[in-house]
Amino acid sequence: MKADFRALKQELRQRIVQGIWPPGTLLPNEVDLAAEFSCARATVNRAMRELAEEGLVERKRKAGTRVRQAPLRQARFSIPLVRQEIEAQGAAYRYALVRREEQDAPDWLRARLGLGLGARVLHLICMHYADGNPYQLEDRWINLEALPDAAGADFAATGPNEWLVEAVPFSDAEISFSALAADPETARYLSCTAGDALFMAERSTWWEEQAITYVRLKFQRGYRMTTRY
Amino acid sequence: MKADFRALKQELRQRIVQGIWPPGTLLPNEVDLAAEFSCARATVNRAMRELAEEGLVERKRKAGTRVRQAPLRQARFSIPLVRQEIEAQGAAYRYALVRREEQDAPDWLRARLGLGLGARVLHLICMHYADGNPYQLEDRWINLEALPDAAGADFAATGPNEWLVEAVPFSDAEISFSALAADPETARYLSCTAGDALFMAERSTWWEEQAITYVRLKFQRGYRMTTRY
DNA sequence: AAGTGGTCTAGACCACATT
DNA sequence: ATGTGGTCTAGACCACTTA
Repeated sequence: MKADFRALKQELRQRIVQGIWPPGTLLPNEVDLAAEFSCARATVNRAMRELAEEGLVERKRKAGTRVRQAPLRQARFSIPLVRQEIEAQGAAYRYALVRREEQDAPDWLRARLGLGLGARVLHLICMHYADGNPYQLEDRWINLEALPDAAGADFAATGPNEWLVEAVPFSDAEISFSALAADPETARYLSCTAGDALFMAERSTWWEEQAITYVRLKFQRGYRMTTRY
Repeated sequence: MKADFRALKQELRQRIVQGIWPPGTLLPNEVDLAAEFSCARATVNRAMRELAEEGLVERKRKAGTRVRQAPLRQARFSIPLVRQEIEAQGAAYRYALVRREEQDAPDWLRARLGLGLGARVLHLICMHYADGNPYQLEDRWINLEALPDAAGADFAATGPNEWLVEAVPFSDAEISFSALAADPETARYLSCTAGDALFMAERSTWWEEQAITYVRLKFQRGYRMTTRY
């Protein structure tokens, strides 16, 4: 029974999923599986390694490979740029800059991003529309110490998101999702009622240990973030 | 310069992140990189493959490997069992069954899960507490055709989640997150005010193409789901 | 002390997409 | 037709963990 690593992985997955190897089972070692499937150990290793990455099995040297008791449930979300998200739905994208202000970083922001006293930031409020309907309210703070160029950038035509991707393409981020009630101003922008439940994403971004930006994205009522796993 | 695949990956990542290889750049091919780093091509392949999985580069046969224009933003969330999530915070976990009813599946549920006319389901409402405080309201529907055993199970002591993990350990799922306003009954259970903005997760689960369960998880006010990427 | 997975090597063949 | 990544092989050595 010759097998490439995909077929092998699929076969092992079947044995686990269908209960032939129930949770807790110790799987045969790599050498034995290589013999059973007439392939090299490296091939078995690749298949098993990927199953481990997916959370289906747990591997330990000397202890061997076991089927996980509680399957590790993990989901992957892709986080597109708003423009792409909207255009992917076949809707027309429109952007508007609502407010733009250079100021001292408020205390909560300095704490969150680890900025020093008297740090200057650029505060932007922007709207993103899909087919003319409010889609997302973007409340963004950019660390001017890390990105002095931002002070000279005009965000009237292009959103800060796309500007930032150009300026700092690769970075580390912490993201979180929550629900919040719309305050009156947000409600006006998103054409909803004050107190409406909105989905919010927050993201803090760093590059080389230096804080770049913090943003709150408040979505239209009824927004859902979906994935499969 | 000898290198294991981790060191190699880190070095390549640095060149990308620091702008030595800006977005769009065509990277050297695997053979050349293997020569530069004095290692086997398989080692280069592993490093590059992982960078591709992370969305940093894009690989095509014959075309070579390029730095992605827009970094693929994707985040991974682990989806723990409520009990584990609560106990991981150092809080005491308590579970309570609120309601339990066997009934015909309502139309919206049949549509969502693809059930036939007259399908029977078990409807459960449960509460999960952390240190005595309401943490999560679980509104669950189980397809009795797929899991007849559920009818005989007593969910008074153990939550359906843990029972299901035993009965159907590995499955496919679709999950989505959204915000909703608390209805009066939900508000009573979660000790909040009707209309409060709550974070909700919904999950539909299948096993071998057959619908198993649909669940709505409404979280305490202020709940945040966080990750890094 | 011994068994397991983790990784590397050198070579090979193949599939694919571009030229 | 050609160059690139994708994968497999057979062998080797090592690192970690448990018995």
